[in-house]
Amino acid sequence: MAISDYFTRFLQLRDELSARDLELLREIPTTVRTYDSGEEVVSVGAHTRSCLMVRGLTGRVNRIVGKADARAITALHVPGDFVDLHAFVLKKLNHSVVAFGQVEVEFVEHADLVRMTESFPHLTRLFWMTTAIDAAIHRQWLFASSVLRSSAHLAHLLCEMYLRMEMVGVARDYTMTLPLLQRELADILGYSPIHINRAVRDLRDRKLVRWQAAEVEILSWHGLTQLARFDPTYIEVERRPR
Amino acid sequence: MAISDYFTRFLQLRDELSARDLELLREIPTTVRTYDSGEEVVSVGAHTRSCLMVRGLTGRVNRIVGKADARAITALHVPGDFVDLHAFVLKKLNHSVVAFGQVEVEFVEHADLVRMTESFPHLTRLFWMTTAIDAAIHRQWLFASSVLRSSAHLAHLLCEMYLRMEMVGVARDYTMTLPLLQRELADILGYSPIHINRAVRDLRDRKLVRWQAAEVEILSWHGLTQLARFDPTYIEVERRPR
DNA sequence: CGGCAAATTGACACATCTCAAAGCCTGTGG
DNA sequence: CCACAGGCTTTGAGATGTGTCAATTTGCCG
Repeated sequence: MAISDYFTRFLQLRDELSARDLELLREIPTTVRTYDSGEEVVSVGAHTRSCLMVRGLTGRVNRIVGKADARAITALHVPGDFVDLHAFVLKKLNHSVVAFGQVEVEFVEHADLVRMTESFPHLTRLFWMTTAIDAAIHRQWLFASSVLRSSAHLAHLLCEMYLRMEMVGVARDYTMTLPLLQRELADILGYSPIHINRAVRDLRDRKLVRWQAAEVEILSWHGLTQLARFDPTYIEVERRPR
Repeated sequence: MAISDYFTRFLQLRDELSARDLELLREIPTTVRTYDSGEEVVSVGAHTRSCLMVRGLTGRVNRIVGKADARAITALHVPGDFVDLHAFVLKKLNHSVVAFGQVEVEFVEHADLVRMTESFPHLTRLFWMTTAIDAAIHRQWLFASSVLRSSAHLAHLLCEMYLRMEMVGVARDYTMTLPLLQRELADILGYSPIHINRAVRDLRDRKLVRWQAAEVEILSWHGLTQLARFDPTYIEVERRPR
């Protein structure tokens, strides 16, 4: 198999791909796998391949040393995201990646990525950019967790996830599927599950969202972005030569 | 001028550099500049060069759109850090970089980095790794801000900063210079300055640190790391072929 | 229908914020 | 050498945000 169209689209939103670039992307061999909800897609430790999301939602889970139940989810990944591409240069990860709902991923061998970096600098820079966008999202999460209170913080997450999903075409009409339990939202935003529940209720009461199990409908994009002070520039959507 | 030894050391802690690699690093031209406390080293927006820390401490500052005083500091940088190398692939930054205390940096032109990526894949991967380590630190900050309460959170920052400074040789004997006001610590950790003050007092009361203006002495590394549940693996110090 | 996990609610405890005031340090000018 | 001003640190008290515990309700699935 070859690298999925989602990732190609992700790159094309940020830079022009030459015919040669596209051909090279198609030549990278991949292995497809599916996972059920809760399964570990990538485990803690050393790796010789990285995975690319094709379908569903995954998250990076950091657990605390020694203490069983303390965990944080430090990133979420939608189709088109190169989930653990950073493992290509880090070699070893201190977090795992788990599936939220049914998930399909493609694995790319690091050996093939080394070959790419040896001969194709433009694609290399674009892959590098991919990990830099992840880092920009991390900074935005830090910013949000520092500046926003619970409802606004949750609203920020919804804005980001909708925009990211809409950009690659897995969400539209201000509606998305977000298969996260309130307990998992708590691990993402750093609140207790009960407080997440109150934040969800608050967004409902303000008529900003309709939220039924995993189905989220944004009733007022304007209201939600305003509450969250959401500024999407960090998602880096401009097409520029890189 | 050529790239500073601190950065070379930073890389050598993570991978072996060949004679050719070292030579190439020396050939990259740089421009040195110094800044006074509070000055903006890098501004928000597009850039054609990135900067490398030589002396002092800098931080990345995210400001909120429209609202004057809400700001967060999403990263700190010590000598050897390639502060905004991510701008090489992102092209545009949504944060600024400011100096904490007197600072000396070297600027590297992106044009020179492009040349490097065109011909020297090993160094390219190491530069890429540098930004991936930044991202790993971001994730650890997210984790800390999600899991730790104020004193432990502050302790975590101290552990990290000491270790990073000790590794490149600008701190030793469990003593470091950290020219941050309590207001700035507040922007880093997401608390109010008053609460930071109480956290500092708590660490003092527990006999974990002596802290006088910018001089921090860690009285019990063991106690501090235990309180912070500090696990340094994320700083990625193992030497591996990359 | 019953059973389970998740979502929801309420009450209270704890963490953190805000406002206000006092203390401390340092540089400056008399 | 002293007095003062300004910025930072420290402290206190009350308000708000968030966590914990316990119980109830809901929704799904066997």
